Formats: sequence, structure tokens, C-alpha cells
Amino acid sequence: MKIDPNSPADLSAQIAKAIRDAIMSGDLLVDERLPSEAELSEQFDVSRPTVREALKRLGAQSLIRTQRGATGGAFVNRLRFEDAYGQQITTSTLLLSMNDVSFGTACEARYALERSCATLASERRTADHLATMRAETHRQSQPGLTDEAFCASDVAFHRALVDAAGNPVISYQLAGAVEAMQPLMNMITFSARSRETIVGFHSQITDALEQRDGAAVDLQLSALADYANTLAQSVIDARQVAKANS
Amino acid sequence: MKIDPNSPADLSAQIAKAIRDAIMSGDLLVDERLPSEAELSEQFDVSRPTVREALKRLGAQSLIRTQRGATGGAFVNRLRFEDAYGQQITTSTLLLSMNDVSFGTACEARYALERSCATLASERRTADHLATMRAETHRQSQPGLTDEAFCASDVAFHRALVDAAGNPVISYQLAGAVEAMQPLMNMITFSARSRETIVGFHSQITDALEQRDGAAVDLQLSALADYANTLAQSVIDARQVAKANS
DNA sequence: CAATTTTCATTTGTCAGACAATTAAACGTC
DNA sequence: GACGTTTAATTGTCTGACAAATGAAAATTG
Repeated sequence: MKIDPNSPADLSAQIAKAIRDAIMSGDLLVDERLPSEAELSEQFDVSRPTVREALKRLGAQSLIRTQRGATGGAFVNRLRFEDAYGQQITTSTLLLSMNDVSFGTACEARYALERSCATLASERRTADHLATMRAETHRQSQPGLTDEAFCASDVAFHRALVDAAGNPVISYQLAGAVEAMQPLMNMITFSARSRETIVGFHSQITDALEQRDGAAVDLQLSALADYANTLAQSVIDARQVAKANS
Repeated sequence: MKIDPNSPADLSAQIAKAIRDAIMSGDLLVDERLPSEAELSEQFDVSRPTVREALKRLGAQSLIRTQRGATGGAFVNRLRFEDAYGQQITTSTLLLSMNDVSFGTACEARYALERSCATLASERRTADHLATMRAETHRQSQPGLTDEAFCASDVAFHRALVDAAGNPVISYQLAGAVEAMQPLMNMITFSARSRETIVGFHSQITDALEQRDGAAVDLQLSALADYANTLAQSVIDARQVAKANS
């Protein structure tokens, strides 16, 4: 392996890329041990701190894990869906907050994607999924609930719906879409009346899922999306009025 | 800011988390400059290499960028959709290859998610989208095309379809689903006959999109998904027969 | 011989200090 | 004022060292 010391990129970035490529191409297999930091620094002809910076980069992407001790070292990590959820949520949340994505756009994406599992979920939902959804819906109807707790429960409800589709790839992809919306949804569930309506939608969705009526699930999700958009629009309008008055 | 030297986690991981939290909570704004490495090492009471390892972790997630020179330093990065595409594709590809996800599961996820933009795409597609899709479809009908080139064109076709929905959040989410499937799709497009059928589907999808017939797009995508699954099954069966004979 | 304890080599984690490379601002010069 | 020069700040890299963890081998003990 060779590294170009005159490249515009940092040495540690080049080394990280070389190892990442080796992992993605299959040259390095899952759980395979990388050479020790001392060996790597010899192979790439750089110092140990530089190698370490490269390894930290890969560790941040969950591509490797490290272990201290005699038989320790850096190992190619088996990337699990659960590990990837966190990164996906972090990235999605920042994408929404840093790019001035409108509530309408985010909402449209979320429900468009979520509706895609309506059919699968009605075919495969288990009693467990229904129980989780009913439990969360019941929690959401409690009067004393804070906005944050209501939204967390809302996320749990929709996660159960997505998981009911029984496809881990779909669950992973939708984790970002559903969870990253939570901060944005906070602003539209402040009133008891809107909560009541949302709880109503959730009940109907669960009923339709129990009867394995995919079309009805899809219809209710669509109606819920419309309602969320209407609420958001009214919040935005109210803000503009308040701004004009001040 | 304080760091616990007795924590089980590495110091650099703790520092990275502290800064990451500050970014996500809004304490650090986009394009804001972080303290210099020397100042950070004082604040956290660790050495400069440790601070640097933490910064490399954040850089690997595109949360910060660094610049050398007098007015340089580490700056909070505006995370752009284009930047996130790459990470999303890397992660999705590794998830599929490292978790023994069956072709059927991946295919189901991909088409379920892609169908979710059929309606939006037929409402919003422009002449540009149609032109891209027709150009890629035409390329796919050329006889001399390698399997890799055919699949790359296939990805471009579907990317255009997704982009036609005009929602950057959906495009981002589907980038992983569509692009990560490419290596898996390679194995089912080897014969001239299957290519011909796929090109036929692509033509019909483009036609339906031109006529703004969302239901027809959805139908054709569903049929394409079924066909891909059938092909994949026949490939798997053929392999098992070959195995039994050897 | 078996079980337990001790020692030891290996590896990552952290630190200190140094120098090189880069960059923009401050400074002089014309 | 325009244009080079110096300078200070900052990241990138290197060297060398020690601490902490950890499993394996060696020594000890019953």
C-alpha cells in the first residue's frame, strides 16, 4: 500500500479511504483483524498518530472497532441495522435543521415513505405490533402528557407500524424519516384538540391493520398527513400574524 | 466543559460526543468556528492528539470541516444532501453485504419505497426528467453494453424517476435503497432476454409518467419488482442445481 | 498431573514537545 | 494607493515516551 504525501488530502484521510475501500471491496472480511497501529504506520510510511487519526475516522462510521490488550487491535466491524439507525437519525435530523427544509416537504416525504409499507404491514403484522400500537395510542390520550412525551410516543407508534412490514431494510430507511421529524412535529401538537384528532387517526390505523386492510391503512395515513399539514399551516399563519402585530 | 477520565469510553470519543451534542442542540451554529485545538485541549484538559482524534471523528461524519492557516480552524459544517448521499450509499451497501439480506428482502424494500414516489413524480416530472429516462432506456437497449454499464444506467434511470418527485428528502432516503441494490442486481441482467424485458418496463414507466398517470407508474413498478424477483429466484434455483450436480 | 497464580509481551490510549506547511492579516516600501 | 514582505496563528505531522488493558505463557502450588 502506498500513500501520496503530495496529495491535497490529509494523509490520515487517504489512509482511511484505502482501508475503507479494502473493506467495501471485500479484501478485508468481517471480524478480520487489521495490522497493529505500529505495523500500519510502517506499511503506509507515516507516524502512529496519523494512523490513529485514520482509524478514528473509520471508527466513527462503525466500520471498525478497537480492543486493547495482547490480542487486541482493530477489527472490521459487522455493521448492524441497529448501529446504522443512530447515524441515520443524526444525519437526517441535521439535514432537516440545516437546510431550511419546510415542514411541508419533510412531512410529504415522511408519509409518502411510510405509506409504502401499509400493504406489507397489513399482511405481516403480529399481535405484538398491534399491542404496541394500542398501548402507545392509549398513552397519547392521557391528559398530563408533555409535548415531548406525546411526540416520543407518536414516534414509537409509527416505528411499530413500520416494523410490522417485517422488512429490516425498510425499517432502517424509515428510521431517519420518522425520528428526524419529531422535533418538527413538536410544534403542532400543543393543543388538546389536535392531540385528540391524532389519537383518532392512530386508532383507525390500528383497526385497519388488525383487519389486514392495507388500503384503509394507506387512506388513514394519507388523511393524517393532510391533517398534519393543515395544522402546520395554521401554526405558520398564526406566527406571521403575531409578527405583523409586533 | 468537563470530561470524565474514568469513563469506560475513550477520551476522544467523549469529546467528540460533547461537541456533536453541542452542534445538534444548536449551541454551535452552522459555519461557527470551534476553539483551536490548543484551546480545546486546555478546556477539556487533554492533550492535543486526543483533541485531534475527536475532531477527525466529527470530520468523518461531515459535522465539521477544518482549514489551515491564520484564520483557519474547525468549523461547523452545513450538512448538504449531496454530502449525505455518499455516506448513505456506503452504509446501505455494507448493511446489505454484511447481514445476509436476501435479494427478495432488498428488492421488496427498494420497490416498496420507490413506488411511494409514483404519484408525486407523475404530478411534478419535467421534460428534463423524461429526457433523462428515455436516454438511459435507449442506452440500455444497446447490444454491446457490459453488465456493469447496464446496471449503472439502470440506477440512473431510477434516480431520475425518484428525483422527478421533486422532494429532496425523498431523494436522499432513496439514494441508499436504489444505489446499494446495484451490486445485487448485476447478477440478474446477464441475458439479452431479461434486459429486453427490463427495457420494456422502463419504456412503459416513462410513458405513464409523461401522461401523468401515477397509478400506471405504480403498476409498472410493481410488475418490474415481480419480474426482478422471478429472475432472481431462477438464478438461485439454477445455482442450487449446479451445486447438487457437483 | 491439575489448578491457580504470576509474569510478561503485545497492543491500544494518552501525553509532551517539536517542526513543517499554510494562510491571512499587518507592515513597509515605492 | 498598489504591491511585495514579514509575521503570527493554526492545522498537519513526527518522535519518543509511558500508562492501561489483556490474553498467553511460565511458574507455583496442591
